[in-house]
Amino acid sequence: VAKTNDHASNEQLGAWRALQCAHARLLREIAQDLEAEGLPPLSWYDVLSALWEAPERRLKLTEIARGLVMTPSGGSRLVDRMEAAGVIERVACPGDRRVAHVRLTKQGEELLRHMRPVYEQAIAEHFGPALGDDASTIREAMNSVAASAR
Amino acid sequence: VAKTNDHASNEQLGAWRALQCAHARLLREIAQDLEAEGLPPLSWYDVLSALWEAPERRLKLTEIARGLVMTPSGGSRLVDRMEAAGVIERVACPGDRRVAHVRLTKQGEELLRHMRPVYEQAIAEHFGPALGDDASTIREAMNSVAASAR
DNA sequence: GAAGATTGAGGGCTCAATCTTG
DNA sequence: CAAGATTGAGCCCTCAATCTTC
Repeated sequence: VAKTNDHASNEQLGAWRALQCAHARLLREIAQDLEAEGLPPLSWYDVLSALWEAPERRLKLTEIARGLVMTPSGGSRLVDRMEAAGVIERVACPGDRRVAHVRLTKQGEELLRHMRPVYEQAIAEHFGPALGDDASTIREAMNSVAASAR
Repeated sequence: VAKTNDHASNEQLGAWRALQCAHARLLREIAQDLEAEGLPPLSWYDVLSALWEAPERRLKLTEIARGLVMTPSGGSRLVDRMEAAGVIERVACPGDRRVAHVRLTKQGEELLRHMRPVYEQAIAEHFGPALGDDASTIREAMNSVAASAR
């Protein structure tokens, strides 16, 4: 099918609009559920979780920023706040003194353990039912979008 | 299947993470494409577009805010800026003097005509290819998520 | 008193410029 | 000079309080 891509179909436009709305609402639900438990915002969970899955429980600052689709400066501010709270810490990178490594602290692991069930429960409650059997289809399509970005 | 929903499956979690990433990247692409053409941000397009599709080309302020999944105060600020630019205007609501109607101006229609092709081209380029044949599946699932929000 | 809208205060992100290290 | 990180300025949104109208 040699279809020209010079304008989006109505189905594509509708899918994007629906995605925008679903994302915004879901973000709000999760934020409310976390706050109701007296826990930090979602962005903190994303950082803690990324560090937990990383080798040595540490990541470069730019890797964190990229993972959250933020600019380096945004990542720096976020890490500032989390470090001030004692849940992560900046450590020197052996071999290249330009890069700042970020490492999970004991307190950070503890916080992650508190946040995880609330986070997962929120997903299960607000996202899961609407997905039905299409979860893997959605995941693959979204990964494809993310990968195709410049 | 009497499955308890007390925690999310890995597929659900993966789908949410992928959605987060895809949304953030897409938002950035569209924003860049608009800015490269010297056009206002995406939120302006969403407002103009919603007004265009509305009867009489007018909407209540709260309806605009809800459509963009914003708080009333956020909507008020956004409308402030757009009104200052002359693309929309607040008009009195006949019958209830509490509500502020927002109406598209001639300049607003003109701006919408300039933004639409750039917007649609961005969707077609950055979103369409990754969707493939699943556009309608995505759209329905996302609408379901949006509808199920409290 | 409740609903719609607005305003002040504050949080969190981006852009551009800067500093340091490679 | 390029790359990683940080900082100052500014934008945009939210929360809480307030005002008006029903």
